[in-house]
Amino acid sequence: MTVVGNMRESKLAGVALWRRIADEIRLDIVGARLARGQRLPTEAKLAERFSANRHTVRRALAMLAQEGVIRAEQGRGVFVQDARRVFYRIGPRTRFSEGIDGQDRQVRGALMSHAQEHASSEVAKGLDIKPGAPLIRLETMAFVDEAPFSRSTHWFARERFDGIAEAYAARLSITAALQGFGVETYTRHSTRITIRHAEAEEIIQLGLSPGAVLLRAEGIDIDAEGKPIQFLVTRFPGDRVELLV
Amino acid sequence: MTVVGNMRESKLAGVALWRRIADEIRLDIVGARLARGQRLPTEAKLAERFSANRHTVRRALAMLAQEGVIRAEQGRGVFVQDARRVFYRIGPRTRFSEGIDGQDRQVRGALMSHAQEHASSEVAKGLDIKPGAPLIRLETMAFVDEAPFSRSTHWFARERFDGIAEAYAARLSITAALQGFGVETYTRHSTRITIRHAEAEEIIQLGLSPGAVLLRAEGIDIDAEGKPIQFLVTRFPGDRVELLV
DNA sequence: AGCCATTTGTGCGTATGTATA
DNA sequence: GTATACATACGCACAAATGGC
Repeated sequence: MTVVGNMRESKLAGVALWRRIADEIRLDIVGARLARGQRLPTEAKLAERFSANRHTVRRALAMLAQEGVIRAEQGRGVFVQDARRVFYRIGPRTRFSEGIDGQDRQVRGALMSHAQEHASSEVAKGLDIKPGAPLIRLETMAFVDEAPFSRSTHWFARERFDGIAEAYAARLSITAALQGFGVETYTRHSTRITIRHAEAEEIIQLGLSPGAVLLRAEGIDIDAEGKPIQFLVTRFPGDRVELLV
Repeated sequence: MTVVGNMRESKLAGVALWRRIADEIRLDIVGARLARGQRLPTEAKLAERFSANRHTVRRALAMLAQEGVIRAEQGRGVFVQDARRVFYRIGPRTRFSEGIDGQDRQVRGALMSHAQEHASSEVAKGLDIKPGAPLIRLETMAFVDEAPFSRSTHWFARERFDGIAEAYAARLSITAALQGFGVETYTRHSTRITIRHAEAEEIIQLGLSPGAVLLRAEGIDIDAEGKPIQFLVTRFPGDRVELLV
């Protein structure tokens, strides 16, 4: 475990000490892949390690307990509750449910809303259509082990995929929905990965705490002929996911 | 531009309002790729947009000015100083300098330190060698337009690449250094991408502010025969980089 | 049972940081 | 710049639960 220098030096950072301690402990737990049930150092030891007051450490632990990462038992100690990151595979053949497979996890999709709209210049460029062309936008969520795992926005050209919202709602799978439109297979053409902070709505939907960091993946899927099918943006909670390229 | 709901609701988040405002403005600038020299809304307008006091907005702007993202001119306004994200390409053929090319950027590498050590179980697994086998570890940095852009740690099996630290120091290129060992070409076997918070040392080396978020890419390079050559971990400042897969 | 050390949970006082008006 | 309210962080003390002797 790496000890952060003098955490008190950075009071002017705008990030509370208890929050930075929580982030670091979470990293130790999730990053080191500690087993469920394993015991953490005592509050006193953690306080010493971070050169902080025990109250401050307790504030950090309270947050992690709230997140379900740890569980405290009076007189016994603090124990790891859920440690694993979810792996998500990105490659030429990127499918949501397949990306999670082999991890003994339960995956579920949900359609939050859908709308008809017109292509912005960015989406138009990605889908290789004219700006302003009619689109269908799907807002979806995925749950892993019943916990919110990702929020995605999908854009499809309406000319070719009119009715895809209903198809997705019925099957809760993009792959299955696309097969209804004659797309037997598709491949991931490109993916752009960035980081940003969660906005208010995302904090609520993904069950995060304010200031949480998201991993954002923006991708374009193409069919067998190389024609763009889908432009999508997926946001993952930064501390729950590991992308495998 | 997206407005965060009621930012005042999250006082218990452990992240100061001025910090969240700074993060959001930075995102608008960097993410929306505003042009250098473009003017930001007045402090009064920003205060209204974030439902915050002008003092609080000024605090946020002070941080961004400190980072070099914006520049305030008395009586004229606040202007974008440096806006673009650096794109970094990850694929079968991942080379550092090539990853940045075509972006009109100046790239420079540096060797911070090197050491001999023995393989941890994780590195051993990645390099397909025995745990405890002798290794050479390189700690490098890369600068883009003279600003710190990434911190990497490279591991090579000492048996095959003894002297690679000196070779790297002479050429400041992993690709060139490897050619001295008869490796004409190599490919990226796998990459794992995660997020974490910067530690004290990384904050100093990369010129970040406390609480900054890093994008961490862990990769394995293999030679033409499929034998692992290099195990490496690269940390990028989250708000300066965009990974293209 | 009792006793004790360990560990988490709770309360209070104080100083400083954050945000508003 | 000043005044006010709340959040953060610290320090000390003590209560409550656990487990070993």
